[in-house]
Amino acid sequence: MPSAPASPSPASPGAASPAPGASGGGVASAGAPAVPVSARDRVLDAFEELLAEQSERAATLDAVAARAGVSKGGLLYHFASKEALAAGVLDRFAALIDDDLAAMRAAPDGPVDYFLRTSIPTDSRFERAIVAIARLAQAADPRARDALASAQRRWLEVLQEAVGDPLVARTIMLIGDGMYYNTALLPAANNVLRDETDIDDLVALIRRFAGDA
Amino acid sequence: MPSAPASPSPASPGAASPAPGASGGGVASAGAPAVPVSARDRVLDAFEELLAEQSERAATLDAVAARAGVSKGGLLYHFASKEALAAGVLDRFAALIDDDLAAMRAAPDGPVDYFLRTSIPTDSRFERAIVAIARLAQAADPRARDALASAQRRWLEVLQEAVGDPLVARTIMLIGDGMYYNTALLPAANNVLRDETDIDDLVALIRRFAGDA
DNA sequence: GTCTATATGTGGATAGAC
DNA sequence: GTCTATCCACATATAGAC
Repeated sequence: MPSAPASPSPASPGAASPAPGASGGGVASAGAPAVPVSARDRVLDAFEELLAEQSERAATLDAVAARAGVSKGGLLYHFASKEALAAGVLDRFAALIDDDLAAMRAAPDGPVDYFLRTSIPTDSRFERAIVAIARLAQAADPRARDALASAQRRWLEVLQEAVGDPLVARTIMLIGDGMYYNTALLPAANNVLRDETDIDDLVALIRRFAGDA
Repeated sequence: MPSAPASPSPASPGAASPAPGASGGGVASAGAPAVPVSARDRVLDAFEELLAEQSERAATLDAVAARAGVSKGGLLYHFASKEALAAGVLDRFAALIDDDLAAMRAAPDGPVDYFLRTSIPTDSRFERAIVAIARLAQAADPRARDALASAQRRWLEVLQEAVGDPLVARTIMLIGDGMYYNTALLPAANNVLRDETDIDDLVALIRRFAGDA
């Protein structure tokens, strides 16, 4: 099984036991049988999931190891410390945000439309990473804060190019921030915007608003 | 701000020693000599400050006690557990949010103006409480999440009354949420909106926008 | 590369003196 | 009401076998 691209790190795809006690197990989220990801990636996924779905405190080495289907020692072979684990998710995020900005620039309905629609709560890998990093940022990790600040700056840049007026761009940015805040902090049912209709309406509203700014 | 009403809890304003080793010490933040607050309130202040200025992890019983100028044992006399400590800040918040909603309704320039202007980063007692509670919410405290959700619901109600259009109201809500998200997560210098001019412009923009909605 | 101990530190909470 | 001393749980990290 060719473990595919992008993933740096180890080799030996040989044995790889199925991982017993773990809940979520190893493979991706849904879809096809998919290629079994490396233990290293499973660990990062587990860490991200625990951060995003539970809390920073819940993401202990024990819990991460269990969810990834490895032992604590096994985990620490790949990531020598919790810091290293955080660095791992930040590294993956760096790639994701690059992709997102490219997609935003290339979006058929324009960056504003793209930005707003992808700010609505989903269960995408990207959103999970952002929420996870927001948790690290709340836990006073300066690298996580910088990563969020940098991402925000870059989104803002693209928005600014798209709408012209800097104030309108910043306002749209704040709306997106607000949506993430809702996702990250509130009980799921309480988001200010929920369904597709809401977001359609919002996009229409902003478009009108940005147009005559 | 006259400390005055709303505060339930103990009596005995009598002795209250000056608290030695503590850093920030006991009295309020600035202004007049002020009445020496009870140890109980100093503890809550310390807890809130550590949550808001640092992180949930930093707000240990040891750290809270030190900042409040009491021993750990002394702290635990007033709040038997960390849960109780959290409940304490949530209780105080309940009073603050009531006041804020009343002020919002009575604001001379209207609720929208009030809401947006008070969502900008300041160092008010109210904001500190919100950020502290946001930290607790991120740490998966369900009561904190509910408190935020409830506050949001009530703000939204007032906004809705003021602007008519529910979608516009929700959009304004999201902008306010975005500002808090910025305050709570990002390095201070990175807020999307910073100075008075920014907020003046934003208010003008939203007003135009809400007007012809 | 992965596992099972084990060492070490620290946070929350109790007991009981003053 | 406040303090000191102590207990216990648990999280990070190390050591070394397989």
